[in-house]
Parts: sequence; C-alpha cells; structure tokens
Amino acid sequence: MLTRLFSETSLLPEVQKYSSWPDDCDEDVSDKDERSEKSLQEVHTEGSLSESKDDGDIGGEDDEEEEEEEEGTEEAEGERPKKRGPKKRKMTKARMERSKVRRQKANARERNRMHDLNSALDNLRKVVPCYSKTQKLSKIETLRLAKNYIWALSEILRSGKRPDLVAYVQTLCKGLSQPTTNLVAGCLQLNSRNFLTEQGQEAGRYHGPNSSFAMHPYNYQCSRLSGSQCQSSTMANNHALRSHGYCAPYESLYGNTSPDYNSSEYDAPLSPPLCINGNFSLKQDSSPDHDKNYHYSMHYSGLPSSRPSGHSLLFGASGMRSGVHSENLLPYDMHVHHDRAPMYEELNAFFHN
DNA sequence: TAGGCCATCTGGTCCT
DNA sequence: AGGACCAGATGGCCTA
Repeated sequence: MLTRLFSETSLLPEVQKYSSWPDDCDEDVSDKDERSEKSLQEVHTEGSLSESKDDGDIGGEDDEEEEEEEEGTEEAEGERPKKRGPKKRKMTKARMERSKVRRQKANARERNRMHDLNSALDNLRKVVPCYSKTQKLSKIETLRLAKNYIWALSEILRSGKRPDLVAYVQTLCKGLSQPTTNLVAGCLQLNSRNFLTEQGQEAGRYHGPNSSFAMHPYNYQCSRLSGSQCQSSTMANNHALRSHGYCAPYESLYGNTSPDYNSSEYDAPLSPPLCINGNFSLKQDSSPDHDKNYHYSMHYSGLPSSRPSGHSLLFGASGMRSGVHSENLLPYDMHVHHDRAPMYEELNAFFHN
C-alpha cells in the first residue's frame, strides 16, 4: 500500500529523473559521485524541509499521534483480543511524510551504491581481456571472465610455462555464454580456422571431455598492438588466415616470434572472426553454477555435436547479440590496454628467459 | 513475443 | 536511529 503510494506519487519524478540518466559507465566515477551526492542532497533538502518541520513540532505531533493511537486501540480492543509486543502505530500524515522522506533517502543511497558498484564493474571490464566501450559485457559475464582471467594468469605463474593459446582461451571462456565466448575469442584473435586445421591434423586429440588441448604453439603476432588494425597472426601454414588480422593481449604474451607478416600483404583490415565449428570438448567447470546456467561450449564440426549448428562457436552476426557484421568492420572496438603493456613485457621477459 | 539484461524501488536484516 | 547490504519485484529496453 505504502509502496504503491510512493511509487505512484512523489517518488515517480525522482525515479524518472534517475531512470533517464545515460547509461554510460565509462563516465568518471567522480562524476557519478557528484551526481549521486547531488541527488542525495536534493532528497535531503527536500526531506529536511519536511523533516525539520516535523521535528519542530514533534511534541505536538506525538500528542496528536497518541490521541489517534488511543482512539485506534479503543476501537481495536472492542473487536480483537489484546496483542503483545509493540503497538503498531497508526500512520499519521506526518509519520507517513517522514517515512516517505526516509524511503527517498534510502532509495537515493541505494542508487548511489549501485552506481558505485557499476563503476567498479566497469573498471573490472577494462582490465579483463575483452573490453569495449560500445558493447559491454554483461555484469555476470564480466565477473565470470574476470574469474577465468585470474585463474589463467595464476596458472601461468604457477606452472612457469609458456601457456598454450587454446588452453588459455578455453580457460577464459569457461562458463561464459556463447555470445561472450565468441566475443572473447574474437578479441583474442583466435581464428577458428586454426582450430579446424589443427583439428584435421590432430583430430584424435580432441575426443572426450578430458582431451588434451596441447596444440602446437601458434605463432601469433601483432605488430600494432595499440592500433585498431592488427597484423595477421596465424599458423605458419595457414596462408588463408593471414589476411585476417587479429591481435590480442595474449599475443604479446607470446612475443613476436612468427614470420614477418608486417608487410602490406598482411596489412589487411580486421575481418570478423570466423566460424569455429567443431566440438571443443571444453571441460567445463563442474560447478553447479556452470551446469545450471550455461551449457555452452565450443564446438568443432568434425565431431558429433548434439547442438544445432547455430550453437557452434560462430563469430557471425548470429552468434552475437549485436554489433557483428559480415563486413570487414571490427564489431567490437578492441582496446589494447596501454597501461597494461608493462605487465605483458614482464610476462614476455618471463617467458623468454 | 519471449527472454535476457538492467535500473530502480522496497522491505528485511545486520551492524554501528 | 540510521546506514549498508541484500534479495525480490517490477518495468523498460533490446534482440532473436
């Protein structure tokens, strides 16, 4: 009742005001704080007016309330047996007003809190491997990817070995939804045809959920990590792929070890990631969460798959929620994190020692 | 149109 | 008492 009253009356403009905020989480947190503080202040001043008024004549108010309460209890006593515990005070006009103000303040705080949370989440989006201002990962996917990323990096540090690209991508994509998997794989410039080719070569290695993914180390390479167009990076024998330039943070991990594709021959614009058909047999985390929410996995076409082709790891428009086109446009404006370059250099040094 | 994602409101609970 | 945190409810927007 009260809820309805609030939502339908005075809070509505407030709600609409906040609802109309642009959903630009790349905005500075400070801006948001200012905004939130402002909103809080607005609510506060609005509230304090009525509150101070209320507080001012609180004595008289209470008297009035008590009178009303007594009237109410008398009425109630006639009908119902006495109840223990604190009396439920009757909502007077002033009390409702105070309650309303309290609720408004609480709402403003809650909004503020959620904005802070979103800001933090946005910061997290910026440091996981796949970041775009235009197409943000959902909250849950951001958290999952972050978890996987931490895990992957930990594994690298723990093992002290140069990681396998496929395993790395697998780890990152564990438990992610199909679109996000596509996105991440695309961001990491994992070209599907690599898998297909590799699969043809080592098909026997991909059977079963516990298959090893120790593929040949790919010679990924990117000459312009900071640019929107990256150089080709493919397996040496896969010339067809060289026209598709991909780069990703991971590549810098591997260093510039491939043949020189920096020539104009490979200076093609980024193509949309290709289709990975085939069963990846990704050994999913067996956590209930994964089982319950996501049954996604990468698929190789060469292996029996219970899923329709639409569920295969497609980088086409069908696999994306939005923004992927068949043109040679980068569907996802990739950002290589300059501020992370030192980290990759360190890792590079680590792996080349 | 269904489903996913999100922002917001709201009441409950816990803590200071 | 008031604030932080949480989870459920709700409605809007977008996409397949």
